[in-house]
Amino acid sequence: MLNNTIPVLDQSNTDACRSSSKGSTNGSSCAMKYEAFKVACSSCNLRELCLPVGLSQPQLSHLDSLVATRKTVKRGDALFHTGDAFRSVYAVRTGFFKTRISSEDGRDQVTGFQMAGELLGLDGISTDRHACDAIALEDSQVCVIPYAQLEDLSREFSDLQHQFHKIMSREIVRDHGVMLLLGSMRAEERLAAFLLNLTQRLHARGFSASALVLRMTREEIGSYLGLKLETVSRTFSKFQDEGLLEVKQRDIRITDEAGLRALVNSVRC
Amino acid sequence: MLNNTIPVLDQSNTDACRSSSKGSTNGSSCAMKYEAFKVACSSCNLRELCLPVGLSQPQLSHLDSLVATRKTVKRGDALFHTGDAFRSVYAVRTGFFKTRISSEDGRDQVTGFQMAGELLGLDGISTDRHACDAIALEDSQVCVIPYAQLEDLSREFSDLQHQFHKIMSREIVRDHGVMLLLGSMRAEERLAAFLLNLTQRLHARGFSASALVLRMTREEIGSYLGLKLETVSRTFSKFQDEGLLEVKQRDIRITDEAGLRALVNSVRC
DNA sequence: CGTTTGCTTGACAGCATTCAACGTTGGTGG
DNA sequence: CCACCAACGTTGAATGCTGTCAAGCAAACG
Repeated sequence: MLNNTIPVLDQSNTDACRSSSKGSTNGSSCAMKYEAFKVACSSCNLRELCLPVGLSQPQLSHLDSLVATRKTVKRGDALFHTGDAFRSVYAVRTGFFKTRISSEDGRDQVTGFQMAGELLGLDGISTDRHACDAIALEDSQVCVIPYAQLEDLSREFSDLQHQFHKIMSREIVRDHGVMLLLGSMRAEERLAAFLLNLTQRLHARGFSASALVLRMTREEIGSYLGLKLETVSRTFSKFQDEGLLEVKQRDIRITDEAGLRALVNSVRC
Repeated sequence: MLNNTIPVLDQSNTDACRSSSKGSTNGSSCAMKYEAFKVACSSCNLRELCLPVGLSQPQLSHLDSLVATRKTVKRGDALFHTGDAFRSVYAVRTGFFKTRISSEDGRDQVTGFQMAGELLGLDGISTDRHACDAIALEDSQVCVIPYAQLEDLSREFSDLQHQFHKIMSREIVRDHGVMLLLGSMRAEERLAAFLLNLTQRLHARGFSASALVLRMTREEIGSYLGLKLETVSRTFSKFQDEGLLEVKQRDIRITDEAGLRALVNSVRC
């Protein structure tokens, strides 16, 4: 339900540039390295997870000329804010983001967490202004995809057009899965589903399927899952007591994946 | 947050064919009538709410040839089911639908209610199979828009392409609003937001802004809002006691819209 | 006219929230 | 290098909102 069905990554050396789990390195050194390689979609090791999925080599080179600029966003900074003019969508290249919306009375809702290869900013198409804030949860870099040019190019290449539509549709399906989670699951089920979804996406990017470092706070997890931070913390502790996880602050090791999975798929006890 | 910002309908005789609130007429007589008028997008009185928004007359005639077939769906029947092959998107012409997803363990979540001019089936693009069930809540008729042809045509006309993207983006923004509702609002706030959203959309279609007939059961409202049907019922009663609404089963009259609006925008009491 | 489906209401229970205190970690500056 | 501070995380106790279970009523349908 929460699962993004993302094609498996071409594993050619994806570990080359990856921020350490200690968070001590900042993103810029990584960015420099990529720039040195003159990175383009056609040679990006994320291309099997990102917009270029399924494009031919000539199509890729057109896309390369479109995705000419990159942007570095420091941890805690916004890639865009609600109300900003919408000009581009963004592909996460390195790092990690959250998107959130705010109601007039100040309540926030985290609407998603985005990692490498995932697109940000699709909400902006509907009104020409962004409808959420996108905040970097660690030093990050994104590819800037000017939207007008993306529309132009996808009128030329039906493969690109179709892939873009698939990505938007996938976001809709994902959102519906989150609605199911928020509308009908209990705290334990929500957190279990969340962890399984995260590890599945990380695994598709070449990371371990059983160990992960959370890039977000308990409060951010809680906002996404419709829970208070105390409930998130308590549920982590409960999972640890039950032998499902090992929790050390933001370092999580899944010790009983089947147990987690059973939680998600079980009706009320 | 829940509000779809939909342009106001051109009011030329939109009341001509409208199923009675008693539900005693079936949709087919209505359908016949429309067929007699040889309905096309270019002459449809929903065109300012639907896919054709902003298209020129020549573009509209192209769209007319694409949207050649219509389909009648009886109350309770499905327009499509989860897993069905995806070939078309559908525009609601008359009637009312719900979409729902089911988890493996049998839990359902209503993900939306669709009325005239709104599109159904966008979820299917991502995997070439529909990802939800679309169920008619009253006898309904939809325009069938073959998706492959829609892609073809929107490569020719950037206006159509852009409008289609806007519609998908608007669905994403709407979903995020529902997440906010499910994640952070209490029962009263959820129901108030739901009613305001419904009346706003109905009003854009020429109906009263203060009276409405619910096409869905308390259970379906509850599923959409992440509440049990008893809670929905109790909250309706509470609103009535407080003088916000007059509730007679599915007939609702809003007697204090400002009061409802205040509920949605107020932080916790 | 009887049956089914949907709606309302009451009593009670349970899960998540709230409020509060304390512990941990990482960064900063003396 | 260490002390301090701020942000984050954990845990306990009590409250309350919503769910659960149950009964009765109303409306719709054949």
